[in-house]
Amino acid sequence: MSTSIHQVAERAGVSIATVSRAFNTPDAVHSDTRERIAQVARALRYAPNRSASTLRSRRSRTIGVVLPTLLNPVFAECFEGIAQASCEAGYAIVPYTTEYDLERERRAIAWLRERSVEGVVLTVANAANSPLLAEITRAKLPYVLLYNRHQERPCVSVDQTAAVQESVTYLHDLGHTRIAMATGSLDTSDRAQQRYDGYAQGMRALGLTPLAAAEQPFMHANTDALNALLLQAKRPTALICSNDLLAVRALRTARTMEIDVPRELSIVGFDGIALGAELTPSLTSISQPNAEIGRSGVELLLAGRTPKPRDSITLAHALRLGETVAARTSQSSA
Amino acid sequence: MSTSIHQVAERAGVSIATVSRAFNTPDAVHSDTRERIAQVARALRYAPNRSASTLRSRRSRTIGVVLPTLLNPVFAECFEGIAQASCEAGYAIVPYTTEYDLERERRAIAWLRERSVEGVVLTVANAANSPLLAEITRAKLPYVLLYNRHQERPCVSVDQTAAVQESVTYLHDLGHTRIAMATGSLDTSDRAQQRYDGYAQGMRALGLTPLAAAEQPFMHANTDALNALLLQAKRPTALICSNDLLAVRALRTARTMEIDVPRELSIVGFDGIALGAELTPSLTSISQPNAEIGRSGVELLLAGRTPKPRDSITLAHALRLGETVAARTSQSSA
DNA sequence: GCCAATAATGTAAACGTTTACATTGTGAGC
DNA sequence: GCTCACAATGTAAACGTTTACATTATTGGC
Repeated sequence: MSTSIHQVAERAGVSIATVSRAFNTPDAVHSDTRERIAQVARALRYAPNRSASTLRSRRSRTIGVVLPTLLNPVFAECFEGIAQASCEAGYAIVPYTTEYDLERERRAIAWLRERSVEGVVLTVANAANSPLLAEITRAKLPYVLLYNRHQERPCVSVDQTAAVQESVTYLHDLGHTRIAMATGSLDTSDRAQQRYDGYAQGMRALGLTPLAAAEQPFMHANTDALNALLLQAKRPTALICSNDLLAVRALRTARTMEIDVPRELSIVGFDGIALGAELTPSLTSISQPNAEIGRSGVELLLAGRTPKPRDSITLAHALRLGETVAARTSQSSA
Repeated sequence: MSTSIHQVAERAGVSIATVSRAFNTPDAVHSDTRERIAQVARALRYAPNRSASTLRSRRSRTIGVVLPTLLNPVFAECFEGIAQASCEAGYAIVPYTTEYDLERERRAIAWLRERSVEGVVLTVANAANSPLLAEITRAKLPYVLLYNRHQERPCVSVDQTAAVQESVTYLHDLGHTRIAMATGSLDTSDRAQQRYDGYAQGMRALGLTPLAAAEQPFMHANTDALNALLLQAKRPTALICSNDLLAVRALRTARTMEIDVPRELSIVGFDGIALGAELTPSLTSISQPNAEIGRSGVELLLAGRTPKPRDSITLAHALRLGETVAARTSQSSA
């Protein structure tokens, strides 16, 4: 049986209250006593029982983490940041992945409440109509949104709209004018929507007409829309993808259609997953500081008072240059 | 304040014991009563307090999950399997990543003990000398190793040695004789070692002399050893990599050296990460059922009695054919 | 119609902490 | 030397469950 505070107290010749204080409010106990307790605790390999502590103090020192999936490296990278930050703060994590499934998202709240998390960092498909977010708000549980960007919510994200807009300008500077965008499902994902907005604004700012997004409904989607886009006579010479996984798929689609990247088609991804830089050709991508997003989210959540919309943090994005983008050449024009 | 069992009991006109039973041993309470309690509980949005339950029953319904990193998709895929299986069993997870750092591995045990996990599923660098594994054994904590393969430990894995051996044969059948292997750090990782053994055995079985492994010490390693290997006059025509991330890097190295894959060099990875199939060229890889490994590990752990070495499970691997392997041609010979 | 077995519920004592409050000892200020 | 403040510690009551044990119907066998 594992050792309890009583045995430490006895061996150290003090009451259990003093042992408890030695751990939680060290200044409240005499340094000699503290030292003695520390020694006994070490000798007995005493680890305070978290459940008892939580039960009595009503502080679980646990936060919920709800992400769509860990299979997308963006979220894996983010998760590592979250885990590291919360570990440093002595907080444990209750992870939950929704797999973009509304039913699972709905079930998350019970899972989290039951484990009495003190707060939640989460990414939802759409902040405007997320059942989970509604429940969290209703339960008055402190939370921070990651990646989602919403005026009336505390968020940690990059300015996705501006980021995509910049990349449009970048491509335009390289001579591209027929620039298209591939996204996930627009009405499911607010992020995809905001990224597309950046594209549209960027195009208009340059006096160009934005094209409709080539939407690919699901994660392992067919690439019909993209195929159609690239089959046109006057096909685009540059393609911005709303995430890196889509960009990888676009790379493959182009190869299948015998379109050379980047000579005939430039591709820009979004997310800046580490693996992108290792690919051949290496992916040009609007990179987000994923681990930092997770870390900041946790820090904001644990900062003290409940995070408010005005506490939202916008982190810096950067265009990570790779080998999938080239200046427009004569070949680019079909 | 969240609602407690007392309020449910009062509203349902029963004692708290009955409410408790209604949740934990439904058969022990009358169906009418059970129904009434269920209704009240729903109305009051009652969720039993896990800490109190754990404290009293000494069952935390929580398992520890220790993996090297989630940045390698192998482990992310595995983690999803773990999460799903434990969620279904009503178990929460305490995740911990070691980042291949011994100090972090050492700290894991305290982290887990403090949260009173009932068991652990884990992957260690080397099962033969892992401080964490030693501590877990010492604490008599039930555990299951994932990916690690060890006679005297309960493990869930594929037969890596056989898998690599088969891939050697496969390449040989395609005409390759100069087959090399790239690995991570051999004396750090027992998995890399076992995979290399499979290579060596495979070569000898074919009457060929195994080459020394091109070792790449760390995750973001330099590719010096690989470069040297490929710079030789009679360079290999096929390369087996001990994991997919290495294979991706090898792909890049080859491109840098203007060696065409697969015409001049065939590449086989190990792990079967989902992304590999999306790459261009798509990665030929010895694929493991990663989610299944995680899932089986959890199921074994929660099966009842403490898992024993003889409970170890070997899952099926498969050579996932991709575009990085071709039959040996005249060009293959330098 | 009585007894024993069984089903359904209640009572109350844990589980291992934290923490308000009480107690003691010590030195400073007068 | 008497108070007062303060530091250090102790006492004991929670926190919200589970569960051994006790109690009270209910049923069936005789």
